[in-house]
Amino acid sequence: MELKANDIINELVETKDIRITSQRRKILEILIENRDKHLSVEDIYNVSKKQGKSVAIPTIYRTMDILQKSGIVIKNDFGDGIAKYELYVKEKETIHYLICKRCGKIIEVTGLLPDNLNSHLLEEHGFQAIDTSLKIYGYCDDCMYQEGKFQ
Amino acid sequence: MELKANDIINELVETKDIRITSQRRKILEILIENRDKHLSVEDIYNVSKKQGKSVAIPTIYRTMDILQKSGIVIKNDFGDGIAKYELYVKEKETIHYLICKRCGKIIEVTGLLPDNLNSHLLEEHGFQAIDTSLKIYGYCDDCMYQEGKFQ
DNA sequence: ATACCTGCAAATGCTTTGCGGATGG
DNA sequence: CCATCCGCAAAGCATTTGCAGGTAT
Repeated sequence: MELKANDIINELVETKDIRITSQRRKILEILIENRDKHLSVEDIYNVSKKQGKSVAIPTIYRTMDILQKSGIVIKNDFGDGIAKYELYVKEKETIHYLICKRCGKIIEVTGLLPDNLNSHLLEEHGFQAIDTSLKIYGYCDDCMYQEGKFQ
Repeated sequence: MELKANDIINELVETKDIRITSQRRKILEILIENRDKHLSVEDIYNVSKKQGKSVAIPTIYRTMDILQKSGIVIKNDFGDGIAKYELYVKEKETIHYLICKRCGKIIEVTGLLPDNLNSHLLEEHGFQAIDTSLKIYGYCDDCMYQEGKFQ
C-alpha cells in the first residue's frame, strides 16, 4: 500500500518533473486505498478531511489534472456531469461500464470489444486510438422489472 | 424537410402528451436542418436568432430535456462538458465516435461492436442495454504527427 | 534562492429554477 | 378556460483562476 504510493511517486519524480508535496502524496494514497472505486473530487476531499489531512478542493482539481495528463489516473464521467477518477492500471484490460439509469449502479465489464480494434481504426480511419470509453446505459437486473424511471 | 418536422411533431402529439408551440417547432426544424451535426444549446440558440425566431436558452434546455426523454434526440458529451444534441434516427446503426484530442474533430464510425452484444450483456450480466456509447479518444490523421498536445 | 505549490475567495460557464405573463388545445 | 409553456432574471453547481503566502529542491 505505502509501497505502491511510493512506486507511483517515484514514477512521477523520474519521468515528469513534478514536485512531491504532502497534499499530492495524500491524494495518491487515497486513490490507492480506493483503487476499486470511482472517486469524485468531493469524495477525495471528504476522505482527506476525515483522515485529518484536509486537502483543498482547488488543489485536488489541479492535482487530478496533472495525474490525468501524466497517465496515472483515468478521468470518467458517467453521465451526471461529475468527474470521477480512478488509478490507471497498466496490466488491466480496458474496462467497460454498464450504467443503470434507475439506481445508478455501475457494473464493470471487460472484453466487449474486438481485439484488433485499434489496428482496425488505424487502417480504416487513420486514427490513433489512445483512450477507449464504452459506456452502456440501461437497466440492471434489480431494476429491469421496476418501472423504468429515469433517475 | 418541413414534412419531416411534421412527422416528428405528430409522433410527439400522438405518443406523449406534449404541446406543440412555435418554439418547439422551431427547435425541431433546426435539428432537422442540421441532422448531420452535433448541436449545443448555444448553437441552437444562435441559429434560431439568426433565423429571426429567437428561442430563449432556458426554453431550449427544457425542450431538449423533453425530446431526449421522449427518445427523439440523443444527448452527447464529447469530453468538453457541453451537451450536444442530435436527432435519433431509428434505422441508423449505433454510431461510435473517434474524437481527436488535439483538433477536436469527430469522426463517426459504425460496426465496431459485436452483433450479439446486447444479448450477451443480458445473458452474462442480467443487464438490459438501452443506449450504447462508444467514444474513442486519440489523434486523427492530420494531428497524429504533430506534437501530441491535449487541446 | 526561486520556481512551483497551496488555500482562500472570487470568478466562470453550463445548466436549472422561480415566477409573472402568455398561449395552445 | 386552464393547464402548460415562455422569457427573464437569478440561482445552482462543478470547475477554474488570481493572488499572497508557503514549500520543495
